[in-house]
Amino acid sequence: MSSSPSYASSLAFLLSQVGARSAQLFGERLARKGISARAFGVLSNLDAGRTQTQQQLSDALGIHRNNMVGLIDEMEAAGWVARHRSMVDRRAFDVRLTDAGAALVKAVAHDIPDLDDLISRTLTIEQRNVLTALLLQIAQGLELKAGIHPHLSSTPR
Amino acid sequence: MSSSPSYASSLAFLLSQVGARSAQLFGERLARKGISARAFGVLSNLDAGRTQTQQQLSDALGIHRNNMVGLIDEMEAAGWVARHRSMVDRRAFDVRLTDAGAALVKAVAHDIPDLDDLISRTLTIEQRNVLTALLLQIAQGLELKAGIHPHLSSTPR
DNA sequence: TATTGTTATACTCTATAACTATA
DNA sequence: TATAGTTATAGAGTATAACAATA
Repeated sequence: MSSSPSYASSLAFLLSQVGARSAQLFGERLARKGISARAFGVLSNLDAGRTQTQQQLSDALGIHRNNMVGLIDEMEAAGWVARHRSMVDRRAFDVRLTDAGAALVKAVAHDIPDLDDLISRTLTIEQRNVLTALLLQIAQGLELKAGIHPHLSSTPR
Repeated sequence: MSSSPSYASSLAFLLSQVGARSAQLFGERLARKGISARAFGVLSNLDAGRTQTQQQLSDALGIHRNNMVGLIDEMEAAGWVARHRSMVDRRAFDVRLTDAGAALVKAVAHDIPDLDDLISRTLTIEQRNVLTALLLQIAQGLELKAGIHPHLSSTPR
């Protein structure tokens, strides 16, 4: 006979546990479309805002610029983004979303409601709305930036 | 001017984002006590139940037995567990919690309410209780085992 | 001098396979 | 033949340091 650990019903652990599973499910959907979480982070960041240089992307997502090089290499090879020399700073590359990249972001976004349904299938609509509001409130309290995932960071701090 | 990505307020992303930050904060507290998340998983699993062999621990936590060897090595060196030859199967090692190991589990558990306060400092007591109940409901719906963290698994499935 | 992008090297973590001793 | 534990090797991912071009 064994009992559950005492921390099993703590907020810290529950959020971490449920969040990890959600991230796994999210990652599986992304993998089915042939894209990694990091690459999708770059893609959606470009989609949401203006064109950015590699350094700006690094700062925004918390990915080290050394690692950004290979990531953009792969994304450019996949045809999702294109590098263009910056007009204002000739050291920098502007990373621009291609039509294929924008289409991929749209395709992923289209799949998310289905994933949310899977995750919250034991909840009522009202409960889902309450949960979403509470999570947004916590995210704000923890000073998390909208749409920026902590695990994208190279440095684990 | 840039807007948030469309997925930023989805349950899948919010849970993943807030969960990742919670896991980071949890991990930092563990690190301050000199223990990794994996080692703590083993420790608390032993604390909650009966003595187990390395293979049983591997099955319970989803950590590959090859990796369990080094993990138990470190934990034994730290004085948290001890290996004893199983009486019923001389191939296997019973991994037993030492007094120091049990004390460490207790010390970590003692710190968790403070961490929960930090995470939910923008919530009322009622909101905290609602959130905890909703998360437990989701964890059940996703068939997560109490106290078992998905990220302990070696194989990312 | 400092910064952007890049490359090279080392280090860590994990996956796979094989070995031994028991069953 | 199968299983528990162990070890070795290779691969992926990351950190650190350095470099060339430009500011």
